[in-house]
This record gives sequence, structure tokens and C-alpha cells, in this order.
Amino acid sequence: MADINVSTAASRLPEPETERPGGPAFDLIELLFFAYRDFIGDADELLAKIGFGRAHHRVLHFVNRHPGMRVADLLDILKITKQSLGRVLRELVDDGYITQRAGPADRRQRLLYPTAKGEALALELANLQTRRFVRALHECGPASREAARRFLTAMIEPSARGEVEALIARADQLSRGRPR
Amino acid sequence: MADINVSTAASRLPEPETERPGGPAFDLIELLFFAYRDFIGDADELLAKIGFGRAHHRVLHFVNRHPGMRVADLLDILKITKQSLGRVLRELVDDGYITQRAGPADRRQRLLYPTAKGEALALELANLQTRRFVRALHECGPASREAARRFLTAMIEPSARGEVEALIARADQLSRGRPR
DNA sequence: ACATTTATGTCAGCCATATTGACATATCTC
DNA sequence: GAGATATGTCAATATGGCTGACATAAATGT
Repeated sequence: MADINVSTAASRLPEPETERPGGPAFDLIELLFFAYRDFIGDADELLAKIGFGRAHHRVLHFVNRHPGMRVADLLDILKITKQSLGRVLRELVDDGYITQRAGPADRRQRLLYPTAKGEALALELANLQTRRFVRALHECGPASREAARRFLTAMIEPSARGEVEALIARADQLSRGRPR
Repeated sequence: MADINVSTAASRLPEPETERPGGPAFDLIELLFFAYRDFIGDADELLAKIGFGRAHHRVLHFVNRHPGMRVADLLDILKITKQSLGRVLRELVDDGYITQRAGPADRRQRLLYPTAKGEALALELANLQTRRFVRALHECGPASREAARRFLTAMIEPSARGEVEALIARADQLSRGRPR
């Protein structure tokens, strides 16, 4: 990052960088911006190698977390249209990362499952991002994982929080059913 | 969010949702995903009303934080090409949010400044996002602001951390020079 | 049984944001 | 004056969204 050409006289004060209590939290805004950029960047690199983008990542991630989910559920989580999902999902199916099976009770449904190949990729991507969390939380001390969980949860729109927590709890229970 | 159609039998265990210590941190990954989505969503709504997108937001934000910055610096922070910046910057200038002035020392430079209108919009956007931080941190207790800062900083790629911290410190010093 | 609704998919066209490559202009530096 | 630098612009392309319209199969309701 090139040096920003601002008044050279300004570069001396070593004061604490606390901003006015009532003012905008520019520091947090920017830290979250850059943190998220690097967090997502971990996956981007790997995805680019196989010709996929973030859209593929999101779809594969949620299908892997909730094997057997319906297309409608995926659309609802991702908040995109079925047309947008269409191409991405087709590519994931064509390349053998996801399979579709008719629902046992309702045969209109095309339930989505990761293949072994899909699971492997999803895990590889999650491991990359987990590594970043683990490193960061290690720097932040022992209780920081729960603190981070609480903080991130609190950042979610209150009206959506319940759904997100339920989503995570459901997936955790699913994966507890089929360990390692 | 529609209910995800998974085995109904799975929905009973009220166990703690801690995952295996060594496994992927799916919960954190998803919490950050949804937290960032809502964080950016605050601004998206306001931007949509005036026909702008996230690209405009990013440009306006950094120009407002570093008045007088060069185009090259902006490209470097945003990590986009000048062609991509081109349209967005032109629209911001045409609509009176940003002005360009030739550099006093080097007249090839087009230093970027927010107009009063641009400052107002940048502040409004930052206030929206700050409100979310304030609410979340209030839920997390008194020391959580510094904890969040440390956590988010730790999430940034170590090689980029110095630059980001310097960027924030420089902007804070700039704004300290022209209070409220 | 038939009409309607639902779950899914697909075609066509549009928009926003990014990319690469080539080239133009003004200005600074040696 | 030659060359490097800061910026801008044109053209073509990719990705990932969108809306609207329409198609098919299967479930549901009367």
C-alpha cells in the first residue's frame, strides 16, 4: 500500500487513537472491512484455481452444512433468485460437487447433497478460514472464542438472529450425527 | 427463512453447540458471513436510494477519511484497476460528492476531496454502521470495544496489518486536526 | 376427477462491478 | 529533449446479480 500523501506534519503525534466517544467508529468500520476482505480472500484463491467464484462457495458451503436441503431453503438463506442460483448450481452439479435427489415424501423437491468431492472441497475451504480464526483467537487470549461468537452474533440484525442461530444449531446437530 | 427440511428427529437435543475443538469453525464462519451481510446492508439501503452501490461507498469512505489523497493511493487501498475506479469516481464527481484538485507540488496529480455534500453522505453512512457496532458492543459489555478492535485486527492478514493500522492512525490524526 | 397451487427449472435480456490491453495527455525528472 | 509518471479513456470480456415470462411435474383441495 503506497503511502498516502497527507500533510507530513501530521505524522508525529503518538497519541492513543481513541476517537471521540460519540463519533463514527471509523476504526471498527475499516477493521471489519479489511478483516472480511482477507477472510474471504483465503477462499477466493483456492476457488479461482478451479474456476469457481464466491457464489459457488456459498452454495457448496450451505449444502454441505445441511445435506438434503431443498432448493427453496437455499434461496431463502442466500437471498438470491432461483435464476441466479441456477447457473452456479448447475456448474456445481456438472462438475460433480453436488448431487440432486427427489424428495422421498414430495417428489417435486430436488434435495441437495454434497458428493464426496464436494465435501472435500467444502472442508478444505472451511479449514482455510478456520485457520485464520484460530490464529486470531489465539492472539486474543483464551476466552476469546466465546467473546467473538457473542460479538459476531450481536452484529447480526436482531430480527434475523434467531434464524441464524437456529441454522447453526441445526447444522451442528446434523454433523454430530455423522462424526468425523 | 423457511424451515430446512432435515430429519425431524434431530431437532430435540438442547446440547451446547460447541463443535469438536479441532474441526472447522463453521459457526464462526457463518456468523461472520451474516454479520458482514447485515453490516453492509445498512449502507446498501441508503445508497440504493440515490442510485449508488458499494463501489461508490468505498470510494467516498476513503476519500472522506483521507481528504486530498491521490488516485493512485485509492487504487492501492481498494485493490482495483483504474478502469474500474473510473466510472464510479466520475459519477461521484458528476453528482457533486467529490471534487478533484491538481496537486500543489505535482500538477499531474488529481487530489480527491469530499464536498460538503460528500462529507454529509459519508457521515450518514458511517453513522448507520456505527449504530450497529454500538448496539452490539453494548450487548457485549464494557471492555468489548477494545476486544473487538483486537479481534478484528487479528483477523487481518499479518502482512497487511501494519498498513491498515497506519491507515487508520493517519486518518484519525487528520480528523483530530479538524474536530467536529 | 379436475382445478389449482407448489417446487423447480429455463429462456431472454438487463445492470453493476470487476477484469485486461491499448492508447492519449499532461507533467515531472534527468 | 527524452523518458518516466499520474491520470484518463476506449473496447471487449467475465461474473453474479436482477426481472419477467413461461414450462413441467407433482401435490393438494373441493
